[in-house]
Amino acid sequence: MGRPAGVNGADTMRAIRKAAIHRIYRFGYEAMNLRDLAADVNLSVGSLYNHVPQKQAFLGTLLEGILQELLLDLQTQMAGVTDPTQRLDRFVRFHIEWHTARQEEVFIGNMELRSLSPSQYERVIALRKTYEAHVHSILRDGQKAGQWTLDDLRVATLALLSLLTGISNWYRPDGRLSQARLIRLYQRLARQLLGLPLRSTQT
Amino acid sequence: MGRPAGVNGADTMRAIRKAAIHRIYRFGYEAMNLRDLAADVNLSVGSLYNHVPQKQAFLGTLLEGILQELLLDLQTQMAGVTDPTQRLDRFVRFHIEWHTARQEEVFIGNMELRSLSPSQYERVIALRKTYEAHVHSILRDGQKAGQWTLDDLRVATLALLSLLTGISNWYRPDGRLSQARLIRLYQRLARQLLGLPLRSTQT
Amino acid sequence: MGRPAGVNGADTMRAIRKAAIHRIYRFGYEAMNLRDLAADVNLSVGSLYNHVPQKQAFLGTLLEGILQELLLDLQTQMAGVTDPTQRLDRFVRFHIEWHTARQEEVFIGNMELRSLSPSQYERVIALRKTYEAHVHSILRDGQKAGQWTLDDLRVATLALLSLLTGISNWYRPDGRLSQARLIRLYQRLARQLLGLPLRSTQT
Amino acid sequence: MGRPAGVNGADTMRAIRKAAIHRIYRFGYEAMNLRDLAADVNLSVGSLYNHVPQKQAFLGTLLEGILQELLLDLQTQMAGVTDPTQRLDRFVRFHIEWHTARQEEVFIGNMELRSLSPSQYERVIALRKTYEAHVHSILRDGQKAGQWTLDDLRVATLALLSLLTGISNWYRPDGRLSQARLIRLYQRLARQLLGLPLRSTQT
DNA sequence: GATGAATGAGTGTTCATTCAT
DNA sequence: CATGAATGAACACTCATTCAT
Repeated sequence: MGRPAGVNGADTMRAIRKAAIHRIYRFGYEAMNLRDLAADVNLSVGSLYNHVPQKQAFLGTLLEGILQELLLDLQTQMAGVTDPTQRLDRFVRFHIEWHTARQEEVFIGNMELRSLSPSQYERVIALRKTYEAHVHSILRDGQKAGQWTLDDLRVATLALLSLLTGISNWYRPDGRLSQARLIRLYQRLARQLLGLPLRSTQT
Repeated sequence: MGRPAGVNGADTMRAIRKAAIHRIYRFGYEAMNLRDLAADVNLSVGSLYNHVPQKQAFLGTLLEGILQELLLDLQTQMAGVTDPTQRLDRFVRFHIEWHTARQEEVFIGNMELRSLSPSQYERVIALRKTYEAHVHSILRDGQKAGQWTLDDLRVATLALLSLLTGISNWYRPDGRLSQARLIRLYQRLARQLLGLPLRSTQT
Repeated sequence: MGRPAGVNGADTMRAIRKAAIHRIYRFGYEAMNLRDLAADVNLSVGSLYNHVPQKQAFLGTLLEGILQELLLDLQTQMAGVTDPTQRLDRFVRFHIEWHTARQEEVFIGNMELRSLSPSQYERVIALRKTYEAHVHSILRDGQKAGQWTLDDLRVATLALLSLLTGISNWYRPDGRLSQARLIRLYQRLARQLLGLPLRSTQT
Repeated sequence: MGRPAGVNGADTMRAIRKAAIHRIYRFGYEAMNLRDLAADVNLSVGSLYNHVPQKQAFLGTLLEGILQELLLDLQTQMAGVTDPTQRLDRFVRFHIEWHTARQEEVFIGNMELRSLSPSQYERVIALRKTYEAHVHSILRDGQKAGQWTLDDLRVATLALLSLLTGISNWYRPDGRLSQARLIRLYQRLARQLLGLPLRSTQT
């Protein structure tokens, strides 16, 4: 019954997170039961509790972790770009890359907010607001720079995000469209949404 | 303890549907339990089963009913308009009106698909596809008529729907924006998304 | 699966209380599990929860109920007696009768206090204090009336109660001593404890 | 991670016993879990098992150890006294001293008998009987010597023990009564219980 | 129709215990 | 000796569902 040879806590934890994300993606948090999750990583339920002390808390750390990674990657990817239009293009690329590469994480990050406890919810929402604020700043700067004219900055921000995030509802990695083409199509759609004259500056 | 005075089967059913939609909206289908639902309409669990024979089947008829109503209203509202740009404007108005007036229904119609049984899922998805097809036809007709030029018709369809449906994620009836202004803003955003020169034709 | 013929909620509840008292008496509250308790009354665990919504709360109501009954019976039995020595005799009789007839209830009422939640504990302790106060008043009145002389009234109260309650630790209904003889022996011991000259006044 | 500096097996064992007694006193044996016990002595559960091979066996040795110490101390304290009344006084003093100084041990020694396995139970009960037999011999010898007259020797033995042991249910070291006064009060109560004319012979 | 009482399969969680490191 | 990770049996409690009344 003791610890099997060659077993390492951090690896197990990673496997659990991955399996959990997959299960929540497919069935939802409520419908994921810890017995099945344990089986996914070849553990008994009891052992799972060495790593996941509470189902509810686990969801919180899962979503928080996803959003923190998203924000970290965002900063890395957006570093060094200053021109608003270029920032827009770069952001569209980043967002689509992340949302297609990490489709499951993104999906549950949007869907399972209502399963969070109030305090978890607040923390996660704060991170989402930070992401939103980044988009908002791009649109505001472009507006100031006269690169586009928007009736309502806040609505435009939410509209752009809805436009892009919607991809995760239908995108299939093995589908008709290559990721590269998808990005180009949406860069154009995003520019048009803001009323920008075309003539693309590849980023 | 027979039927209380002044109670009517159809009324009870309506109350149950309404309460169920609200509970599913707030907590999700899995997290809704029939004891609480029964309590919402002042019924015991046993009595609820006179109206709702199965939780799972109930979800199916609920979502199907919502989508059928949506499609019915769509046909009514779109009747008589032929010019693609006008159809676009009209559709945006219709979609937003429905999605703000029936926010809870729309939300669960998008969120709870994964809780459906396979056969229920198929039926509901077929209805959604019909809705999508309607949008697709508008974009296709406008493209043919030379009113806009789209790189990828299917992507544009999904993009437009994401753009509009996203509203239900943040719209609050008592919020800053009137429904009328929201519609005008999104009519403009939709036109721009398709690359249409502005100059609005109110519908 | 539905309700069997001839089943009545109040009867079931009584049976559960009785079975629970017996199990707690033999094994303690912590060691009583609800599956076994359900089996004792020919119920499934699920059904038990129609009557016992929470194990912890159940213990509280159980102990509270026992003490309330004890106090009620005390008042009935002590009514009409005024002379302190006679009250002492009557109390000894009452206490022993109750503690031998309801041995299990009394035992758990003394043993399981630490398993109570803080608020339950307070309520039960208050009832015990009321019982104690009754004994205290007997000793005080006898002291005032010059029927006995005690160094420390409070210690004498606790001592008398310990003396009598200890019986429940060894008394067996089928043992060597009849209840009547037990009462007579303890009435004498109680009188001597208080330093009373003998010569019994039967009550 | 070998043995930390300055740590000694016997010390650890003592710490574990002390922590266990405290936990059992407060919550009961069933409610004490080994993780918490380990934490009390800054050990992991795994390490605890180097000292405590089995929870059940541990309880047995714990209680047996307590009673053996009690009996040992009893013999030491009672040595050399022969007059029954003096033995009574000495015993009362000893019992109270032990039961107030070692309140937690005494309490669990009385309460947790039912958590013992049958064979453990037998061993512990045998030790208790030895203690009881000592008291019995005092009362019997005093009876023979004509120092008191008891209706029922066995009942008197149990009554005296209940009287004295009850102290552990309410005694608080920081309470109103000094230990010395407590002893004097109970020496008098014990004498009266046996029907002894007063006139104390301090021991 | 409405109700209270029943059921059984499940759910999250705990815990004594084991053992490779 | 100490530890972290494993196990499996148990536990309190939930819930969709059924049915005599």
